Amino acid sequence: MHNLKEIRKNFEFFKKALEKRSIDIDFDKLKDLDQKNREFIQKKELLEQKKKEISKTKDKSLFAKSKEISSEIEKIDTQQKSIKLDLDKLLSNIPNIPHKDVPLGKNENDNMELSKAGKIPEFSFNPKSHYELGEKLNMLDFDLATKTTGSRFVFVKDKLALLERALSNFMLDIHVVKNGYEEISPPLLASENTMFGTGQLPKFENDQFEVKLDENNNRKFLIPTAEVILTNIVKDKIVDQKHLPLRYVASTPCFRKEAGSYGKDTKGMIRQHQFYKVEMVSIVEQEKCLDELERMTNCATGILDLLELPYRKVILCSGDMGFSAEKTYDIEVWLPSEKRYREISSCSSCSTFQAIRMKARYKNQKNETLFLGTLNGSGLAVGRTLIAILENYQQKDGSITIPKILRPYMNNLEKISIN
RNA sequence: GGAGAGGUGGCCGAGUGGUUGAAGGCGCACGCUUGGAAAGCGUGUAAAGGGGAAACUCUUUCAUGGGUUCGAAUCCCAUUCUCUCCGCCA
Repeated sequence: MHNLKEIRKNFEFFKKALEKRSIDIDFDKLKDLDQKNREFIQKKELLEQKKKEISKTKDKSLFAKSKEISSEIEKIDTQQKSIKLDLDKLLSNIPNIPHKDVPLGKNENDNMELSKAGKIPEFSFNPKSHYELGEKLNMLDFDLATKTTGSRFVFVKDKLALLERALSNFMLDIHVVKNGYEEISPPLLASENTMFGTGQLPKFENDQFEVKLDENNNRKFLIPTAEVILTNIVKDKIVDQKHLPLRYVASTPCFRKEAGSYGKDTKGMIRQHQFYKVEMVSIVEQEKCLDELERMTNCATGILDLLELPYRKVILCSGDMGFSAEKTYDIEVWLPSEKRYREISSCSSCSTFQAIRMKARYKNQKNETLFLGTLNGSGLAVGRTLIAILENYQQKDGSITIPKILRPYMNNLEKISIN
């Protein structure tokens, strides 16, 4: 969310910057509501001051007058509150402003490749897709998931279940020991307010799984990413600067409705309603956001380097970035069956956008209270890493060689083959 | 699920109707002291919103929302969260 004062000051800048995101926001309405809101506040404050003076005098002859003022205040207050509500609604639906480094563009086609790494494997045979491989091994079972649950779910079994678990453990170890993140095992449900804090609500409610916990109206949602719950650790807090940066990592299931992607990636486990992801979150001073973004992205690519998987780094264009992001790098891994790169990690700086929503602040050395910067990045999406290993490490006979670095996590197993 | 206790500033904690935005402590900042540090001493230190170029000033805020009152952190009601005991349970 943006600071209204800033918008007021740099009205044209905001208007222009948000045009880059190819969404339309009624800025004239915003301006109008803001102005009305302030007028009502001024009226109200004047009356409140009068009332206060009367009560200080303790003069009984003035008490009736004070009562009159009270009822007048109430009238104005009702109007002001309703205007404020509309204003907040409008404001909370405005996305973050793209950083000036971000390339201009409409959609994913305008994203820019920045670098490539790793060696793309060559096969003497036609490489199979991960779901062909997994089903043949009898270790990925989509039909079973359809029976017990429905589409876009999967049973991961046997050695692939072990691989999935190994991947989580391996990634967590690297991020904790080498990259300095604190490991968290968080709740998988988030309150409505928490979902608002990171920007999933109110605009993207359609993508969330809501869970009915009780009959009250305390809404709860399954987290679509651990970013939600990890970032909100600093919600409503004023952190001492000496505790910064805060870096958290968690491996959690993520739940998404994928409402807007009917017919997309329907085969295999590329796009599921539920998947594991190792997520990194950093909380930093606002001016350190971009440095931290580079660092975080390197933490993500570091995992791919260790797994010896080929990938490329992409910077998202203004039109393809997420709601809360000011700048985003996607890391895409090579999938031999598709002969192209697919997203396996996304690292974003959200500047103070989420912090303003969450009221997450810190005190600097001048004793000023400032909003924090928040960042999040996958390190990595476990499900898709599993896919990448299946496809890139497949052998002619359908067996899968296990990357060396993972073997200690898998009882020194070297190869997954049909039983 | 039953019974009780409680939610006050960055943190801890006092405060039961009238300059209380709120004692005291911790923390933090600055200064003095010191060869340097620690200790000690002194000063300062809430947030949000409005007005103002600024200095500054006004309003609101003691979990949240209502109510009583000229006036509420303080009294009443509802909601919510936390803690303790009992019950049930992985």
